[in-house]
Amino acid sequence: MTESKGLTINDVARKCGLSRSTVSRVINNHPYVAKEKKEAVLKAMEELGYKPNSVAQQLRSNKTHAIAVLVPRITNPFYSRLIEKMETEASLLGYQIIICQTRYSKEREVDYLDMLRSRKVDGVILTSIQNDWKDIETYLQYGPIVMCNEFDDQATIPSIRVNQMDGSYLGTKHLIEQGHKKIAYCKGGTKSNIGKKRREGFNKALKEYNLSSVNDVVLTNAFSIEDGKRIFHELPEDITAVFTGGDEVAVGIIFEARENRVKIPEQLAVIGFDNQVISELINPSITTINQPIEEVASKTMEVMIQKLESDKPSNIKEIYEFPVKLIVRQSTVLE
Amino acid sequence: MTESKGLTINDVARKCGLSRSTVSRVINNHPYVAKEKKEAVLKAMEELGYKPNSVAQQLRSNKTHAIAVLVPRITNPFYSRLIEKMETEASLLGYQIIICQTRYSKEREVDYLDMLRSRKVDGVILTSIQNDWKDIETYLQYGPIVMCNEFDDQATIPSIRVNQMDGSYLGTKHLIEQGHKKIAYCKGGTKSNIGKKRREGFNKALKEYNLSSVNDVVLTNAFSIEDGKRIFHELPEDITAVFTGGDEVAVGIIFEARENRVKIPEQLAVIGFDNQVISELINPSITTINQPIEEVASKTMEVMIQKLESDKPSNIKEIYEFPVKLIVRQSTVLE
DNA sequence: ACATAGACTGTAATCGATTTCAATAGTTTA
DNA sequence: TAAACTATTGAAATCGATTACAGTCTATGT
Repeated sequence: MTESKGLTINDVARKCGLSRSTVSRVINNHPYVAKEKKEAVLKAMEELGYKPNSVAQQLRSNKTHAIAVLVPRITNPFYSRLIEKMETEASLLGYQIIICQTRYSKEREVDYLDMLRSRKVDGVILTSIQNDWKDIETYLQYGPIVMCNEFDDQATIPSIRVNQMDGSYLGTKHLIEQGHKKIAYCKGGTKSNIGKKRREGFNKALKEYNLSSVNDVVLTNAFSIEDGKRIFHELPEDITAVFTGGDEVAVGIIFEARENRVKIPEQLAVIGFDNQVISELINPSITTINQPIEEVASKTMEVMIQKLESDKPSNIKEIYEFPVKLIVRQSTVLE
Repeated sequence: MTESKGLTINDVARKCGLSRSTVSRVINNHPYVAKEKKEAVLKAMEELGYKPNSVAQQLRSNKTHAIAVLVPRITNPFYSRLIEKMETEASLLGYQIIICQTRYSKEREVDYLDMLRSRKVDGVILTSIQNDWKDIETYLQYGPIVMCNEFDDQATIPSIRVNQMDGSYLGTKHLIEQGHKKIAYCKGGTKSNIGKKRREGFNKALKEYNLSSVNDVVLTNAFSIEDGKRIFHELPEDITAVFTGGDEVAVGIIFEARENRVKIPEQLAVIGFDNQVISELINPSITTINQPIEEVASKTMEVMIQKLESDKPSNIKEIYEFPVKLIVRQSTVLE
């Protein structure tokens, strides 16, 4: 077997009797290389099976062509869809993405941001925030940071997201139009801005129908299917509908309702968020809010790479907001 | 704002009036650095906010501490669970993982393997194979390759996987014990070795009960929920059970059965594979085969990093096979 | 008192590329 | 015919670290 460990540009230069500058010029397609020499170099590279050491190239160019993507957990379908599309786009444009799971930890978020400081990556995409903006801001001097999905009003960086307020507004309005007057509201628990906007939309719909005063049932820590199961049991008797804030929670509630012979939507209407695959498959299928995840992911990557390739300042606030759509299914409407 | 772009070890050396070797020694915790100088260096680093450029370190050490993980698609829950655990383990041991989606393309697989040649990563983990082993083998000279889940009998590298044959054997046996005699078999379509082993297990069970002759219904291209919906309509009349090879396919079949008022399991028993979250939530819940995904992922990362840190040869065949478990649910048993 | 080991520290080479600069040869223009 | 280009090449500096080597100084042993 050929022992081709650690072939360098010097080996190529030696093989074809030229200097390494010339070899480098051929690699980088520079003008002013005689045709015959160029061919000699290409032949030598071919024969040796040489490929440039990209770490050395990274050092010279001060570019890694790697982007860190921070997500809470990749098994959450919302985030894995974001990442799938981001990776596809990045790969097309010659970039790699490095997966970073914060698992909701401030420390891990900072550790991953430090990759910007140590130049392991050229940029960072945040899909959630654990630390205060002022702490994250200090990393801006090392490279661009772009926010996707999550955002912060004070942040002076690009933010690509959907209109969360509209989502919860449309969902809540739909519930009210189905005749519901007492609607429980589920929220996460982190000090997320998404949550804030969603709450605004919820309140806006209630206000429009003069229902604000009678609605004050808020369930917290609503993230997972398990949380949904728990929440089902925490619902007061007089509640007829639940805004869950996530399809997982909705699934949990529906599952537990089935176990307890509570009819959905007759006895309890449930609305999800995200339009995840499962929302269409479960019985009853779940009314939910669709977010154009792939578009958001594409745009995010586009903005990031544009920032990387034009050396413009990275602390400019740009907002790209995508529209959401209400998807009506069985969990909120009688047949 | 502090303009701390591009601080190098030289800046630190200058700041504390020492040579960069001494600074480097402090960074790397070498012995033989006078206590006072060490403190001076630490103070200078602290004050400047210096962090070593890891690309330079990578060049010197010829190690990137990055591992490429090739998966078909990250949105497939099986792969996202693998990746979640791998990333967690890698991160704990100081490694980053780079996500590579082959989307079942030979070319993309080769492109990603080339990251080993250009030293962008220290090692590659394959969770599926698109190319022939002899083509992949040539990359072994550039760094370790470890196979996880998928495998190849000729491959002389570590392989971490579950006992696929046992999985289909247990599942099929279970169906037979429920009284089924004509069982349809779904398979992917790629020349996967997993598929081969599964088929062996299926046949083994049939043979044990002398049912081999009456069973020859094979449905191909069974991967997704959509495939499951299609396959439901392709099933011959006399079939009473389906071995789907994947929970997605099972979900599709169940969904379509519901639409067509076919009772499961009374008129058709369905068995999945993977024990995905959805298999427990759908109605009827799906009997399936559980694979210890997290254990497989952990072991894979452990083996990879061990290979990276001990400079032992990478072309040694080691097999770690984990057991599977039958999970009986509603889709195969009458109440 | 002198050899020797131990504790430090700095100089310079090195990792593998890219790029500036200078040198040379061959053309073209004034 | 000299000046001014253009095309081509290589030597050497550079990116930002680590480390082999050599040198200095101090302490210990005989």
